[in-house]
Amino acid sequence: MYDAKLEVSKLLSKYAEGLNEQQLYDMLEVPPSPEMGDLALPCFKLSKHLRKPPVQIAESLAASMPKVDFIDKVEAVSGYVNIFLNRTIFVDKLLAEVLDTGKVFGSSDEGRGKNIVIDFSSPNIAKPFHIGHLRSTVIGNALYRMFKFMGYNCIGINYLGDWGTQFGKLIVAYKKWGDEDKVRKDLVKELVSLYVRFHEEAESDPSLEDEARYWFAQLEKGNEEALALWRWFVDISLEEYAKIYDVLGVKFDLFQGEAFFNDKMEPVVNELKAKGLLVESEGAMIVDLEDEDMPPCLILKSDGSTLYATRDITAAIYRKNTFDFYKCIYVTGVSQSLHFKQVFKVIEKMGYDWHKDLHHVPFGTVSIGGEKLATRTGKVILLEDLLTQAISKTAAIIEEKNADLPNKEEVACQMGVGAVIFSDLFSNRIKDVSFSWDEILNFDGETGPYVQYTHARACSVLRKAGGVELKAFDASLLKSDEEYSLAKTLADFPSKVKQALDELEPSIITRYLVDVAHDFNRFYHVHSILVEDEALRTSRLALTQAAKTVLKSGLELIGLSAPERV
RNA sequence: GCGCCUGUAGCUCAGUGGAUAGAGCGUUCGACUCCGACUCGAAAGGUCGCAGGUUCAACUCCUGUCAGGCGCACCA
Repeated sequence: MYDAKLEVSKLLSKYAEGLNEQQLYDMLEVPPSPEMGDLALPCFKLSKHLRKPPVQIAESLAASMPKVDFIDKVEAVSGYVNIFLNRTIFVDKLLAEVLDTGKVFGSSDEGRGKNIVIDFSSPNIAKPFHIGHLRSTVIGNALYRMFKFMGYNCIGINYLGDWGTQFGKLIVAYKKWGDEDKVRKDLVKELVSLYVRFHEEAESDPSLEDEARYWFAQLEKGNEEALALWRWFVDISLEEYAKIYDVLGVKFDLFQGEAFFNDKMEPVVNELKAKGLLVESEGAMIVDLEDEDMPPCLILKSDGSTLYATRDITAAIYRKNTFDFYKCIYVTGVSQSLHFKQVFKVIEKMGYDWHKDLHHVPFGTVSIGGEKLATRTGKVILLEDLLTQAISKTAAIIEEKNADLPNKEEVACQMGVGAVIFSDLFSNRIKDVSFSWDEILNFDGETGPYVQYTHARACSVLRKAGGVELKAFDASLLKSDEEYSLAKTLADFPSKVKQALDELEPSIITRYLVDVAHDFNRFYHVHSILVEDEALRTSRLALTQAAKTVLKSGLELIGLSAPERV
């Protein structure tokens, strides 16, 4: 891959006293405005060492630089050495590479032979899939695709919330008020209304709580009636979630919920005990983390039953043994930050050096009008409703603008869903989100449909051009600001993917796509692509093809479709 | 009370210690005989929460402080 910055730092290292290539590479930066060049070296740090004022250093450095083909101009401006690259060479190298590598442009094989476990989505069984679950799902999915792009072998695990006292409540409610046909018909909706009813009735009749505890205990003991009902609830829920995952284009390699670990926790508890980590406190068994400035990690309740942390520690060990992961990533809300810090610390204390490969990827909280989402009070927006609305709005726009589109429904779905995913991946994941119908259904500006539309527009031009041998392009014809700036942005793709992965932050790709779309649209607006002059046409088409390639790869990395016509 | 996170334009947000702090929405003005106008250009809009400190240089690092969010023992 052509890295202009690397070439420049190689060259500079011959003239900058006491600085090696790597140091110069790290010091080189992109000036705030293109009039100041493509790369700049601030000379302030050299001042002390060289005992000369920065302005003088910059000037003598600029003067000593020899004439080379890939640099057009070197200027010294108030302490900076500004470097202007040769546009033709830059564009030539970039286009040649993108045309040559195509959809693998920006990818690598750095992950070959390494397993990445990504624990994401993980909805609670018998509860509706609402917009609160969306974030884990789309962030996890984007990370999955990004790691895969870099050659890693990914294992996406849906760690379903399929165990816990709520099943005792649900069994009681179903036995008292449930109706099999109704459940078969309305699925999770009916399970939720049973759950809600349980809480309403329990207000006036506390004995219901005891019954629920009894039935959960039965479930844990393996009572067949309880187990059968539990399995049925799980199956119903999974069936419904499957539809949503299908619409979102999300796949898992494994559905392995909490229940899976029920019979695997005891050995881990024993191990904790054997390693002298387990101590009794207020009747419960804990791992004390006071020396780590953390509250204790609860392992067993005073009645001897297990807890969230017990299960997560068990699951981590199981995953390490099963997949020998290079990294294991948990995509959950920020409210679980302390929990994961404790769990990771306990694993470290158990003597497992792979604790450093465990990563919590937190994201901010979703609220509606300042209130938190809660299934119990009905304060939720179902993802299904959101997607339906987004799709029908897109369908209406297509009907208005492009009624002759052949596969309208499919495209409406791709763009409607795309809008929702894109908006969720647009800001840094740690930011809290206040849900608003207006905002999420507004497709103007920096949105998924904008990027998808731009991609389709590029496709349209290429289609119209017919089969052209793009590799015959002449980069010297692409020297305008708009063309060069688009090429520079496209060249950033590999480093953006890398950065997004380093920071486990999909929004870096999302924002980058907006930059690409914007640069392409400006280029498109200022320059005609399908011009008479064949050489010019071929060259601009090659640039269009490169933009299309990057847009498509980028969209797919964050889990969006890139339809050719919209 | 303690801990973590967040505070940047009216709103939603970008911003690897470096040059004049940037987008989108909204507002105002402008560009369609033209490859798809879900487009493009321009204007207006800022004490980067506040106060200290480090530095040649701070939105960025450190300390303090204020505001909001989240968490802090038997839920997950």
